[in-house]
Amino acid sequence: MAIPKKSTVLIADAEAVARCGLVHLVNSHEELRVCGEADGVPGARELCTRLKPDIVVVDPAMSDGFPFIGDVRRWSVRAQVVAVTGLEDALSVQRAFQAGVCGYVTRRDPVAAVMAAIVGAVRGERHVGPRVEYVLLERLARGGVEMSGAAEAVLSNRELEIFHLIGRGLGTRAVAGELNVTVKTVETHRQRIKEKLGLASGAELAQRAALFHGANGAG
Amino acid sequence: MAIPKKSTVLIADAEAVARCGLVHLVNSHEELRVCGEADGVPGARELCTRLKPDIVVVDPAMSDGFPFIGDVRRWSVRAQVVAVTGLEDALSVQRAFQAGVCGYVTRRDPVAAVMAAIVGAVRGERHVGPRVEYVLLERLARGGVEMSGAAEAVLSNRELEIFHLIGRGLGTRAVAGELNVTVKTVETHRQRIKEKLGLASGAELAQRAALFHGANGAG
DNA sequence: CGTCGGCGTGGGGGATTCCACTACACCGCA
DNA sequence: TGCGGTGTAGTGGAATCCCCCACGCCGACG
Repeated sequence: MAIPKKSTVLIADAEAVARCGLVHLVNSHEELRVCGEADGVPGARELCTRLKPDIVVVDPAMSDGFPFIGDVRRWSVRAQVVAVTGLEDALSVQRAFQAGVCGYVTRRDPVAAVMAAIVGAVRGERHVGPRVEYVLLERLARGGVEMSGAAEAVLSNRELEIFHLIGRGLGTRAVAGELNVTVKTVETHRQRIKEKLGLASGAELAQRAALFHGANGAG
Repeated sequence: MAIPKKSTVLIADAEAVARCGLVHLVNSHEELRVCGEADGVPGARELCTRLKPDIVVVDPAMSDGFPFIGDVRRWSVRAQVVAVTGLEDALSVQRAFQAGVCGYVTRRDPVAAVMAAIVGAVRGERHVGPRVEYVLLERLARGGVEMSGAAEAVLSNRELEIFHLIGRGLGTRAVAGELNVTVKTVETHRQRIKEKLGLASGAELAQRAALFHGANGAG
Protein backbone atom coordinates (compact mmCIF):
# COMPACT_ATOMS: atom_id res chain seq x y z
CA MET A 1 0.00 0.00 0.00
CA ALA A 2 1.01 3.57 -0.54
CA ILE A 3 2.21 4.08 3.00
CA PRO A 4 -0.20 6.81 4.06
CA LYS A 5 2.45 8.92 5.72
CA LYS A 6 1.20 8.76 9.30
CA SER A 7 0.84 11.99 11.21
CA THR A 8 3.36 12.30 14.01
CA VAL A 9 2.14 12.99 17.53
CA LEU A 10 4.04 14.37 20.50
CA ILE A 11 2.67 13.56 23.97
CA ALA A 12 3.34 16.11 26.69
CA ASP A 13 1.85 15.15 30.03
CA ALA A 14 3.25 15.10 33.54
CA GLU A 15 1.34 11.96 34.47
CA ALA A 16 3.14 8.81 33.42
CA VAL A 17 0.00 6.70 33.50
CA ALA A 18 -1.87 9.13 31.28
CA ARG A 19 1.07 9.22 28.86
CA CYS A 20 0.99 5.46 28.69
CA GLY A 21 -2.69 5.48 27.84
CA LEU A 22 -2.36 8.21 25.25
CA VAL A 23 0.58 6.51 23.56
CA HIS A 24 -1.33 3.27 23.14
CA LEU A 25 -4.42 5.10 22.03
CA VAL A 26 -2.61 7.13 19.40
CA ASN A 27 -0.55 4.25 18.10
CA SER A 28 -3.65 2.12 17.77
CA HIS A 29 -4.86 4.44 15.02
CA GLU A 30 -3.52 3.69 11.61
CA GLU A 31 -3.09 7.31 10.61
CA LEU A 32 -1.18 8.32 13.72
CA ARG A 33 2.20 7.57 15.24
CA VAL A 34 3.70 8.76 18.51
CA CYS A 35 7.04 10.39 17.81
CA GLY A 36 7.92 11.47 21.32
CA GLU A 37 6.92 11.81 24.95
CA ALA A 38 7.66 14.50 27.49
CA ASP A 39 6.83 14.75 31.19
CA GLY A 40 7.14 18.51 31.31
CA VAL A 41 7.21 21.67 29.27
CA PRO A 42 11.01 21.96 28.98
CA GLY A 43 11.29 18.47 27.54
CA ALA A 44 8.32 19.09 25.30
CA ARG A 45 9.89 22.24 23.89
CA GLU A 46 13.06 20.39 23.06
CA LEU A 47 11.26 17.50 21.36
CA CYS A 48 8.97 19.87 19.55
CA THR A 49 11.75 21.77 17.84
CA ARG A 50 13.65 18.58 17.05
CA LEU A 51 10.83 16.31 15.88
CA LYS A 52 8.44 18.89 14.43
CA PRO A 53 5.34 16.82 15.19
CA ASP A 54 2.09 17.30 13.30
CA ILE A 55 0.05 17.09 16.49
CA VAL A 56 0.98 17.97 20.06
CA VAL A 57 -1.15 16.45 22.79
CA VAL A 58 -0.61 18.55 25.90
CA ASP A 59 -1.94 18.76 29.43
CA PRO A 60 -2.17 22.49 30.17
CA ALA A 61 -2.20 21.69 33.88
CA MET A 62 1.56 21.26 33.62
CA SER A 63 3.76 24.10 34.75
CA ASP A 64 3.77 26.70 31.95
CA GLY A 65 1.33 24.53 30.06
CA PHE A 66 -0.75 27.37 28.65
CA PRO A 67 2.18 29.46 27.43
CA PHE A 68 3.59 26.34 25.83
CA ILE A 69 0.45 25.96 23.72
CA GLY A 70 0.96 29.43 22.34
CA ASP A 71 4.62 28.70 21.65
CA VAL A 72 3.78 25.67 19.58
CA ARG A 73 1.32 27.67 17.52
CA ARG A 74 3.91 30.35 16.91
CA TRP A 75 6.62 27.88 15.96
CA SER A 76 4.54 26.25 13.29
CA VAL A 77 1.35 27.22 11.52
CA ARG A 78 0.87 23.59 10.54
CA ALA A 79 1.12 21.94 13.94
CA GLN A 80 -2.12 21.48 15.86
CA VAL A 81 -2.42 21.30 19.63
CA VAL A 82 -4.94 19.13 21.46
CA ALA A 83 -5.48 19.55 25.20
CA VAL A 84 -6.10 16.36 27.18
CA THR A 85 -6.35 17.24 30.83
CA GLY A 86 -8.12 16.83 34.11
CA LEU A 87 -9.07 20.51 34.22
CA GLU A 88 -12.80 20.81 33.70
CA ASP A 89 -13.52 24.41 34.61
CA ALA A 90 -14.69 26.91 32.04
CA LEU A 91 -11.75 29.20 32.66
CA SER A 92 -9.20 26.55 31.73
CA VAL A 93 -11.12 25.73 28.56
CA GLN A 94 -11.22 29.37 27.67
CA ARG A 95 -7.53 29.90 28.29
CA ALA A 96 -6.66 26.85 26.24
CA PHE A 97 -8.63 27.98 23.22
CA GLN A 98 -7.29 31.50 23.50
CA ALA A 99 -3.82 29.99 23.51
CA GLY A 100 -4.69 28.22 20.29
CA VAL A 101 -5.65 24.63 20.94
CA CYS A 102 -7.56 22.82 18.23
CA GLY A 103 -9.37 20.42 20.56
CA TYR A 104 -10.02 20.00 24.25
CA VAL A 105 -11.06 16.80 26.00
CA THR A 106 -10.83 15.75 29.62
CA ARG A 107 -9.38 12.55 30.97
CA ARG A 108 -12.83 11.52 32.05
CA ASP A 109 -14.27 11.85 28.59
CA PRO A 110 -14.68 8.54 26.74
CA VAL A 111 -11.69 7.20 24.89
CA ALA A 112 -13.61 7.68 21.63
CA ALA A 113 -13.87 11.41 22.29
CA VAL A 114 -10.14 11.65 22.93
CA MET A 115 -9.41 9.89 19.67
CA ALA A 116 -11.93 12.02 17.78
CA ALA A 117 -10.24 15.17 18.98
CA ILE A 118 -6.75 13.99 18.03
CA VAL A 119 -7.72 12.53 14.66
CA GLY A 120 -9.84 15.56 13.89
CA ALA A 121 -6.91 17.82 14.68
CA VAL A 122 -5.03 16.32 11.73
CA ARG A 123 -7.57 18.00 9.49
CA GLY A 124 -7.78 21.09 11.64
CA GLU A 125 -11.22 20.21 12.97
CA ARG A 126 -12.17 21.47 16.39
CA HIS A 127 -13.41 18.83 18.78
CA VAL A 128 -14.31 19.02 22.43
CA GLY A 129 -15.33 16.21 24.74
CA PRO A 130 -18.84 15.83 26.11
CA ARG A 131 -17.80 17.17 29.48
CA VAL A 132 -16.26 20.24 27.91
CA GLU A 133 -19.32 20.78 25.75
CA TYR A 134 -21.37 20.78 28.89
CA VAL A 135 -19.42 23.49 30.68
CA LEU A 136 -19.28 25.59 27.51
CA LEU A 137 -23.01 25.41 26.93
CA GLU A 138 -23.54 26.26 30.57
CA ARG A 139 -21.43 29.30 30.03
CA LEU A 140 -23.08 30.35 26.80
CA ALA A 141 -26.50 29.99 28.33
CA ARG A 142 -25.52 32.74 30.71
CA GLY A 143 -24.47 35.03 27.89
CA GLY A 144 -21.13 36.24 29.18
CA VAL A 145 -19.09 35.22 26.16
CA GLU A 146 -16.08 37.45 25.81
CA MET A 147 -14.00 37.19 28.92
CA SER A 148 -10.63 38.55 29.64
CA GLY A 149 -8.03 35.87 30.01
CA ALA A 150 -5.83 38.72 31.18
CA ALA A 151 -7.51 38.38 34.53
CA GLU A 152 -7.79 40.88 37.27
CA ALA A 153 -6.13 43.79 35.47
CA VAL A 154 -9.42 44.75 33.84
CA LEU A 155 -11.14 45.40 37.14
CA SER A 156 -11.78 48.97 38.21
CA ASN A 157 -10.34 50.19 41.50
CA ARG A 158 -13.54 49.68 43.39
CA GLU A 159 -14.06 46.26 41.89
CA LEU A 160 -10.54 45.22 42.74
CA GLU A 161 -11.05 46.42 46.30
CA ILE A 162 -14.14 44.29 46.64
CA PHE A 163 -12.38 41.40 44.94
CA HIS A 164 -9.71 41.50 47.65
CA LEU A 165 -12.27 41.60 50.43
CA ILE A 166 -14.03 38.58 48.94
CA GLY A 167 -10.65 36.87 48.82
CA ARG A 168 -10.26 37.51 52.54
CA GLY A 169 -13.35 35.44 53.11
CA LEU A 170 -15.84 38.23 53.63
CA GLY A 171 -19.45 37.70 52.56
CA THR A 172 -21.56 40.22 50.72
CA ARG A 173 -22.92 41.72 53.91
CA ALA A 174 -19.48 42.00 55.49
CA VAL A 175 -18.05 43.69 52.43
CA ALA A 176 -20.90 46.18 52.41
CA GLY A 177 -20.24 46.98 56.05
CA GLU A 178 -16.53 47.36 55.47
CA LEU A 179 -17.07 49.84 52.65
CA ASN A 180 -20.09 51.59 54.15
CA VAL A 181 -22.33 50.95 51.19
CA THR A 182 -25.51 48.95 50.82
CA VAL A 183 -25.57 45.24 50.16
CA LYS A 184 -27.15 45.89 46.78
CA THR A 185 -24.18 47.92 45.67
CA VAL A 186 -21.81 45.14 46.57
CA GLU A 187 -24.00 42.70 44.70
CA THR A 188 -23.77 44.83 41.58
CA HIS A 189 -19.99 44.95 41.86
CA ARG A 190 -19.89 41.19 42.28
CA GLN A 191 -21.97 40.82 39.14
CA ARG A 192 -19.61 43.02 37.13
CA ILE A 193 -16.54 41.26 38.43
CA LYS A 194 -17.98 37.91 37.42
CA GLU A 195 -18.73 39.22 33.94
CA LYS A 196 -15.27 40.66 33.50
CA LEU A 197 -13.51 37.55 34.70
CA GLY A 198 -15.84 35.14 32.94
CA LEU A 199 -17.00 33.45 36.11
CA ALA A 200 -20.26 31.53 36.08
CA SER A 201 -21.23 31.59 39.72
CA GLY A 202 -20.61 33.16 43.08
CA ALA A 203 -18.75 30.03 44.11
CA GLU A 204 -16.26 30.44 41.28
CA LEU A 205 -15.86 34.08 42.22
CA ALA A 206 -15.04 33.16 45.81
CA GLN A 207 -12.50 30.62 44.60
CA ARG A 208 -10.76 32.99 42.20
CA ALA A 209 -10.73 35.76 44.76
CA ALA A 210 -9.25 33.51 47.44
CA LEU A 211 -6.52 32.21 45.15
CA PHE A 212 -5.75 35.72 43.86
CA HIS A 213 -5.64 37.15 47.35
CA GLY A 214 -3.51 34.29 48.62
CA ALA A 215 -1.07 34.55 45.74
CA ASN A 216 -0.72 38.32 45.76
CA GLY A 217 -0.32 40.73 48.59
CA ALA A 218 -2.17 39.68 51.66
CA GLY A 219 -3.66 42.38 53.76
CA MET B 1 0.93 -26.14 29.42
CA ALA B 2 1.24 -25.19 33.05
CA ILE B 3 -0.56 -21.88 32.63
CA PRO B 4 0.98 -19.80 35.42
CA LYS B 5 -2.38 -18.69 36.72
CA LYS B 6 -2.12 -14.98 36.18
CA SER B 7 -3.35 -12.71 38.95
CA THR B 8 -6.53 -10.88 37.99
CA VAL B 9 -6.65 -7.11 38.25
CA LEU B 10 -9.66 -4.80 38.42
CA ILE B 11 -9.14 -1.19 37.32
CA ALA B 12 -11.34 1.43 38.97
CA ASP B 13 -10.63 4.95 37.76
CA ALA B 14 -12.89 7.76 36.61
CA GLU B 15 -10.44 8.93 33.97
CA ALA B 16 -10.76 7.02 30.73
CA VAL B 17 -7.25 7.88 29.60
CA ALA B 18 -5.72 6.68 32.84
CA ARG B 19 -7.71 3.44 32.65
CA CYS B 20 -6.40 2.88 29.17
CA GLY B 21 -2.83 3.32 30.34
CA LEU B 22 -3.27 1.09 33.37
CA VAL B 23 -4.90 -1.66 31.32
CA HIS B 24 -2.04 -1.78 28.86
CA LEU B 25 0.49 -1.57 31.64
CA VAL B 26 -1.03 -4.42 33.61
CA ASN B 27 -1.61 -6.65 30.60
CA SER B 28 1.97 -6.16 29.50
CA HIS B 29 3.12 -8.05 32.59
CA GLU B 30 3.15 -11.80 32.20
CA GLU B 31 1.87 -12.48 35.72
CA LEU B 32 -1.07 -10.10 35.50
CA ARG B 33 -4.30 -9.87 33.58
CA VAL B 34 -6.98 -7.17 33.65
CA CYS B 35 -10.32 -8.76 34.43
CA GLY B 36 -12.46 -5.64 34.48
CA GLU B 37 -12.69 -1.86 34.31
CA ALA B 38 -14.96 0.57 36.11
CA ASP B 39 -15.34 4.33 35.82
CA GLY B 40 -16.85 4.75 39.25
CA VAL B 41 -17.32 3.15 42.63
CA PRO B 42 -20.76 1.65 41.94
CA GLY B 43 -19.51 -0.18 38.87
CA ALA B 44 -16.38 -1.21 40.72
CA ARG B 45 -18.40 -2.72 43.57
CA GLU B 46 -20.45 -4.74 41.11
CA LEU B 47 -17.42 -6.05 39.24
CA CYS B 48 -15.60 -6.70 42.47
CA THR B 49 -18.23 -9.03 43.86
CA ARG B 50 -18.70 -10.75 40.52
CA LEU B 51 -15.11 -11.17 39.37
CA LYS B 52 -13.36 -11.46 42.74
CA PRO B 53 -10.11 -9.95 41.48
CA ASP B 54 -6.78 -10.57 43.19
CA ILE B 55 -5.78 -6.93 42.88
CA VAL B 56 -7.90 -3.80 42.74
CA VAL B 57 -6.27 -0.70 41.31
CA VAL B 58 -8.29 2.26 42.49
CA ASP B 59 -8.17 6.03 42.33
CA PRO B 60 -9.35 7.19 45.76
CA ALA B 61 -10.13 10.60 44.25
CA MET B 62 -13.31 9.05 42.87
CA SER B 63 -16.56 9.64 44.68
CA ASP B 64 -16.59 7.34 47.72
CA GLY B 65 -13.12 6.20 46.76
CA PHE B 66 -11.75 5.86 50.28
CA PRO B 67 -14.71 3.98 51.71
CA PHE B 68 -14.54 1.67 48.71
CA ILE B 69 -10.99 0.71 49.65
CA GLY B 70 -12.17 -0.38 53.05
CA ASP B 71 -15.05 -2.31 51.56
CA VAL B 72 -12.73 -4.31 49.35
CA ARG B 73 -10.57 -5.18 52.32
CA ARG B 74 -13.58 -6.33 54.29
CA TRP B 75 -14.95 -8.39 51.43
CA SER B 76 -11.80 -10.39 51.02
CA VAL B 77 -8.73 -10.84 53.12
CA ARG B 78 -6.85 -12.02 50.07
CA ALA B 79 -7.54 -9.13 47.71
CA GLN B 80 -5.03 -6.30 47.73
CA VAL B 81 -5.75 -2.70 46.85
CA VAL B 82 -3.30 -0.39 45.12
CA ALA B 83 -4.00 3.34 44.88
CA VAL B 84 -3.01 5.05 41.64
CA THR B 85 -4.11 8.64 41.77
CA GLY B 86 -3.35 12.25 41.15
CA LEU B 87 -3.64 13.08 44.86
CA GLU B 88 -0.19 13.88 46.17
CA ASP B 89 -0.90 15.38 49.56
CA ALA B 90 0.18 13.60 52.72
CA LEU B 91 -3.35 13.51 54.04
CA SER B 92 -4.62 11.49 51.12
CA VAL B 93 -1.74 9.06 51.47
CA GLN B 94 -2.47 8.66 55.14
CA ARG B 95 -6.17 8.09 54.56
CA ALA B 96 -5.49 5.55 51.86
CA PHE B 97 -3.21 3.48 54.08
CA GLN B 98 -5.62 3.72 56.98
CA ALA B 99 -8.30 2.41 54.63
CA GLY B 100 -6.04 -0.52 53.87
CA VAL B 101 -4.22 0.00 50.59
CA CYS B 102 -1.16 -2.11 49.95
CA GLY B 103 0.58 0.39 47.69
CA TYR B 104 0.26 4.05 46.71
CA VAL B 105 1.69 5.63 43.59
CA THR B 106 0.75 8.81 41.77
CA ARG B 107 0.06 9.20 38.10
CA ARG B 108 3.19 11.25 37.81
CA ASP B 109 5.40 8.54 39.21
CA PRO B 110 7.35 6.59 36.59
CA VAL B 111 5.61 3.69 34.94
CA ALA B 112 8.10 1.36 36.58
CA ALA B 113 6.98 2.48 40.03
CA VAL B 114 3.36 1.86 39.16
CA MET B 115 4.20 -1.63 37.98
CA ALA B 116 6.32 -2.31 41.03
CA ALA B 117 3.46 -1.40 43.30
CA ILE B 118 0.95 -3.58 41.48
CA VAL B 119 3.25 -6.57 41.06
CA GLY B 120 4.41 -6.22 44.64
CA ALA B 121 0.82 -6.22 45.82
CA VAL B 122 0.43 -9.77 44.53
CA ARG B 123 2.86 -10.82 47.25
CA GLY B 124 1.47 -8.36 49.74
CA GLU B 125 4.49 -6.10 49.58
CA ARG B 126 3.99 -2.45 50.31
CA HIS B 127 5.26 -0.09 47.64
CA VAL B 128 4.96 3.67 47.31
CA GLY B 129 6.09 5.82 44.40
CA PRO B 130 9.04 8.24 44.63
CA ARG B 131 6.70 11.19 44.81
CA VAL B 132 4.81 9.64 47.69
CA GLU B 133 8.06 8.90 49.46
CA TYR B 134 8.93 12.54 49.06
CA VAL B 135 5.78 13.91 50.64
CA LEU B 136 6.03 11.40 53.48
CA LEU B 137 9.60 12.40 54.25
CA GLU B 138 8.66 16.05 53.96
CA ARG B 139 6.01 15.47 56.55
CA LEU B 140 8.41 13.72 58.86
CA ALA B 141 10.98 16.47 58.43
CA ARG B 142 8.63 19.24 59.38
CA GLY B 143 5.99 19.01 62.13
CA GLY B 144 7.64 15.89 63.40
CA VAL B 145 4.46 14.69 64.97
CA GLU B 146 1.00 13.86 63.81
CA MET B 147 0.14 16.30 61.11
CA SER B 148 -2.42 18.22 63.13
CA GLY B 149 -0.97 21.21 61.36
CA ALA B 150 -3.59 20.50 58.74
CA ALA B 151 -6.83 21.20 60.51
CA GLU B 152 -8.51 19.47 57.60
CA ALA B 153 -7.44 16.14 59.09
CA VAL B 154 -10.43 16.22 61.41
CA LEU B 155 -12.81 16.03 58.49
CA SER B 156 -14.43 12.74 57.62
CA ASN B 157 -13.83 11.27 54.17
CA ARG B 158 -17.10 12.57 52.81
CA GLU B 159 -16.55 15.97 54.28
CA LEU B 160 -13.07 16.16 52.84
CA GLU B 161 -14.40 15.19 49.45
CA ILE B 162 -16.94 17.98 49.56
CA PHE B 163 -14.29 20.35 50.87
CA HIS B 164 -12.21 19.65 47.78
CA LEU B 165 -15.15 20.19 45.44
CA ILE B 166 -15.91 23.50 47.11
CA GLY B 167 -12.27 24.41 46.62
CA ARG B 168 -12.66 23.75 42.93
CA GLY B 169 -15.24 26.50 42.79
CA LEU B 170 -18.36 24.35 42.75
CA GLY B 171 -21.51 25.69 44.39
CA THR B 172 -23.81 23.70 46.63
CA ARG B 173 -25.98 22.57 43.74
CA ALA B 174 -22.99 21.57 41.62
CA VAL B 175 -21.49 19.53 44.46
CA ALA B 176 -24.79 17.75 44.99
CA GLY B 177 -24.94 16.89 41.30
CA GLU B 178 -21.36 15.67 41.27
CA LEU B 179 -21.96 13.35 44.21
CA ASN B 180 -25.51 12.36 43.27
CA VAL B 181 -27.02 13.41 46.58
CA THR B 182 -29.57 16.09 47.42
CA VAL B 183 -28.74 19.71 48.01
CA LYS B 184 -29.82 19.36 51.61
CA THR B 185 -27.23 16.70 52.25
CA VAL B 186 -24.47 18.90 50.89
CA GLU B 187 -25.73 21.74 53.04
CA THR B 188 -25.49 19.57 56.13
CA HIS B 189 -21.93 18.59 55.27
CA ARG B 190 -21.03 22.22 54.71
CA GLN B 191 -22.40 23.01 58.17
CA ARG B 192 -20.34 20.30 59.81
CA ILE B 193 -17.20 21.31 57.95
CA LYS B 194 -17.64 24.88 59.12
CA GLU B 195 -18.08 23.71 62.69
CA LYS B 196 -15.01 21.50 62.59
CA LEU B 197 -12.81 24.13 61.04
CA GLY B 198 -14.22 26.96 63.09
CA LEU B 199 -15.47 28.93 60.12
CA ALA B 200 -18.16 31.53 60.62
CA SER B 201 -19.70 31.78 57.17
CA GLY B 202 -20.01 30.15 53.80
CA ALA B 203 -17.68 32.78 52.39
CA GLU B 204 -14.92 31.75 54.81
CA LEU B 205 -15.53 28.15 53.91
CA ALA B 206 -15.13 28.90 50.21
CA GLN B 207 -11.92 30.78 50.92
CA ARG B 208 -10.36 28.04 53.04
CA ALA B 209 -11.38 25.38 50.58
CA ALA B 210 -9.94 27.28 47.62
CA LEU B 211 -6.62 27.87 49.38
CA PHE B 212 -6.42 24.27 50.58
CA HIS B 213 -7.27 22.93 47.18
CA GLY B 214 -4.87 25.27 45.44
CA ALA B 215 -2.05 24.26 47.79
CA ASN B 216 -2.62 20.54 47.63
CA GLY B 217 -4.93 19.36 44.89
CA ALA B 218 -4.00 20.61 41.44
CA GLY B 219 -1.31 23.03 40.48
C1' DC C 1 -25.68 -6.93 74.87
C1' DG C 2 -27.13 -2.42 75.01
C1' DT C 3 -26.20 2.17 74.50
C1' DC C 4 -23.81 6.04 72.87
C1' DG C 5 -21.54 8.84 69.62
C1' DG C 6 -19.94 9.78 64.89
C1' DC C 7 -21.27 9.59 60.13
C1' DG C 8 -24.10 9.98 55.86
C1' DT C 9 -28.29 11.08 54.38
C1' DG C 10 -32.33 13.95 54.34
C1' DG C 11 -36.44 17.70 55.63
C1' DG C 12 -38.61 22.50 57.44
C1' DG C 13 -38.44 27.10 57.45
C1' DG C 14 -36.93 31.81 57.92
C1' DA C 15 -33.13 34.92 56.75
C1' DT C 16 -30.03 35.95 53.39
C1' DT C 17 -27.87 35.96 49.06
C1' DC C 18 -27.73 35.31 44.24
C1' DC C 19 -28.79 36.97 39.82
C1' DA C 20 -30.88 39.30 35.91
C1' DC C 21 -32.73 44.00 34.83
C1' DT C 22 -33.26 48.46 35.52
C1' DA C 23 -31.97 53.28 37.04
C1' DC C 24 -29.40 57.51 37.79
C1' DA C 25 -25.61 60.66 38.76
C1' DC C 26 -20.82 61.47 37.90
C1' DC C 27 -16.74 61.75 35.11
C1' DG C 28 -13.68 61.58 31.16
C1' DC C 29 -13.14 61.61 26.45
C1' DA C 30 -14.03 62.16 21.57
C1' DT D 1 -22.74 66.81 23.13
C1' DG D 2 -23.17 62.51 23.32
C1' DC D 3 -21.07 57.95 24.54
C1' DG D 4 -19.16 54.79 27.63
C1' DG D 5 -17.31 53.28 32.06
C1' DT D 6 -18.00 53.73 37.03
C1' DG D 7 -20.28 53.85 41.62
C1' DT D 8 -24.41 53.73 43.66
C1' DA D 9 -28.98 51.60 44.48
C1' DG D 10 -33.66 49.14 43.69
C1' DT D 11 -37.13 45.12 42.32
C1' DG D 12 -38.25 40.44 42.41
C1' DG D 13 -37.95 35.61 41.91
C1' DA D 14 -34.80 31.73 42.44
C1' DA D 15 -31.37 29.75 45.04
C1' DT D 16 -28.61 29.64 49.12
C1' DC D 17 -27.38 29.92 53.80
C1' DC D 18 -28.09 28.57 58.44
C1' DC D 19 -30.19 26.52 62.48
C1' DC D 20 -32.99 22.66 64.10
C1' DC D 21 -34.36 18.13 63.66
C1' DA D 22 -34.63 12.95 62.25
C1' DC D 23 -33.34 8.24 60.88
C1' DG D 24 -30.47 4.37 59.79
C1' DC D 25 -25.91 2.50 60.06
C1' DC D 26 -21.82 1.05 62.39
C1' DG D 27 -18.09 0.85 65.66
C1' DA D 28 -16.70 1.50 70.41
C1' DC D 29 -17.18 1.23 75.13
C1' DG D 30 -19.24 -0.11 79.18
